[in-house]
Amino acid sequence: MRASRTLIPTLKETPAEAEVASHVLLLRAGFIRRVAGGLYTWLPLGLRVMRKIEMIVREELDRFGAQEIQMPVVQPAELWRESGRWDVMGAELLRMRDRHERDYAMGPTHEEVVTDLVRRTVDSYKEIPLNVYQIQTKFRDEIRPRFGLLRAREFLMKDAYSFHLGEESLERTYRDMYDAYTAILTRIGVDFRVVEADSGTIGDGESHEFQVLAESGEDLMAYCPDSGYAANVEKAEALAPELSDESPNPIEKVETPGVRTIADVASFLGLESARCVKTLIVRGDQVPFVALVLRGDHELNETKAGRLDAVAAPVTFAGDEEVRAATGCSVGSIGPVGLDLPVYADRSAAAAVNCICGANEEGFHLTGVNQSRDFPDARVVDIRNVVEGDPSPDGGGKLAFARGIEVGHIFKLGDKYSVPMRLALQDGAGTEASLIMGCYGLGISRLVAAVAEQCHDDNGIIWPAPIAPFDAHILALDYSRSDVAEVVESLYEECLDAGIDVLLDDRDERPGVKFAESDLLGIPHRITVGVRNLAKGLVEYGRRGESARELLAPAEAVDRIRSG
RNA sequence: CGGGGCGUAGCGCAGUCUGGUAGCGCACCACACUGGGGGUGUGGUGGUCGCCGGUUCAAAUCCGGCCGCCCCGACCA
Repeated sequence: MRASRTLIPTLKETPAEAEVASHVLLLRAGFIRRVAGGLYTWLPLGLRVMRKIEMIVREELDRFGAQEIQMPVVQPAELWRESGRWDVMGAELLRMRDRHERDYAMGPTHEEVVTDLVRRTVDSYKEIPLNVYQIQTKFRDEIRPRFGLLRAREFLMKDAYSFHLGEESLERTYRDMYDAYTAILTRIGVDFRVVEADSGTIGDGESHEFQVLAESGEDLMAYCPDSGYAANVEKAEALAPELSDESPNPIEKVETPGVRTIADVASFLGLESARCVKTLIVRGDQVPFVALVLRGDHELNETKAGRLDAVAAPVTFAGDEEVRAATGCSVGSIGPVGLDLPVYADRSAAAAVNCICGANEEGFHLTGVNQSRDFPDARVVDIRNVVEGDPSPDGGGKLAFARGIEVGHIFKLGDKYSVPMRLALQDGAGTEASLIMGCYGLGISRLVAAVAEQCHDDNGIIWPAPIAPFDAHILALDYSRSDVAEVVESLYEECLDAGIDVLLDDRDERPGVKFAESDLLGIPHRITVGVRNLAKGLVEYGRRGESARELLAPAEAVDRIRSG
């Protein structure tokens, strides 16, 4: 392609709308433009990157026996009513109505459509297992789209669905997809980590996330360098601490005027926050409110708490007035001792010896509190976030943290869709059974941004070669001179003949502009042709992200690019 | 939806407090110089100051309403 005739609207300055590196750079390099919140137009270079990722995804999935299909973006409401999600899904599901007043949804995912497909087309267990996928635009009306492509409302996703009779078959395909995702991300050349995950509202079986490592990532992962354990912090189990041999003191009520927060209590009594216990009031599932007890230095894990039967999911905190009505005092003075609510104590809070908590009386706290003696009815559960240095749940060592961007997520769905949508087949013995399913998502457009987020420097993006918009960038520094133009044109032709994707900067711009923009675009190989070196019959070769430059004869350029 | 910030030329911003001729840098157009890291000079083009309404002799500026964007929280590929 010729830069002079390609739409590459680069920006010298950082647009005010962008905050994170990938968003800034993709905008500045002219890969994307925003249309409205969470909606983007893909310009030629951005689209090339996305297409290259798609091709890698197709090759790897096809290798593992998945078959590409294409389902509609617009889906009839009946299917969603059948699965029950028409009512369960909130505003995230964009709904619309056609001229006949029929309801539709803009597809945020395709479990319903694909389940309907399989129930209508597959009539024998002999056609199972089946694994189909599509690469398609999805729409989710996100509460807050942000970070450019990283959380867009409309995005390109590869979604695959597998169908099985029997856990063993599902397990095999699940492992295949795990391997396929690993192969895809490895080929792309991005640093990633696979972590155990909570399956959220989508399924209730095993689940793994594929996280691209990036400081700006929204996800926190806990991993153990010794044992290889890795999980999203949402999921990572916090083990019960070792029992202390400290002997319990008698409980005592102390006056704590105006002391409300954990930090206040700790400093007022001259103790660490780990000695304090906090009590959070959340909505219950059967009863109006439930109390959750955590150590003062720990954070509530809302995913874990939401999974408790007694707690209404998603976790919702009681308001100040509700707390007063339920406990008789304000938020800052509640404690688990003598509290007339179901109490769930985190393992660490339950193991804490002689701790401090609110006395359920304005302006008073209790000291010397011990769960087994003082609030023995509490159920002891794991509801906190792990922290760095916690023991790894597999017993292997200590947990460390890393941040990541979730680009892929694979789930075992079980019969969550096949039962309500009545997808069943007779097995070889003539017994009818519901099929079980797996589903496997990979955010293609998010991957573009995740790679940019991980692979860049101050000057621009540094694309890994397999997904770069072009393999090579030829900079013609003095294109108006016929001797330069001649060499450049024949180099360009040679590259094309050799199957090298090449962008030729044939514009009448100053060298500084060409170099700066070339860095911004991040194409791996660069050939610079200018009068100075050409007088000696040489051109310059360099790689994006490396400072080394080599001089070589134009005839050697194609080989140099090929050899990397 | 709750909290915070912002909306002035294509982009980045000043001007708003204290009402009175709409500005700067970049980009763009023309010319000249320059030609290996976003160069210099001269001359130009480009604005319903987010929208609607109000106050006022006079509104980018004050008041009210609405819309949009960004950041922090809940959601997720």
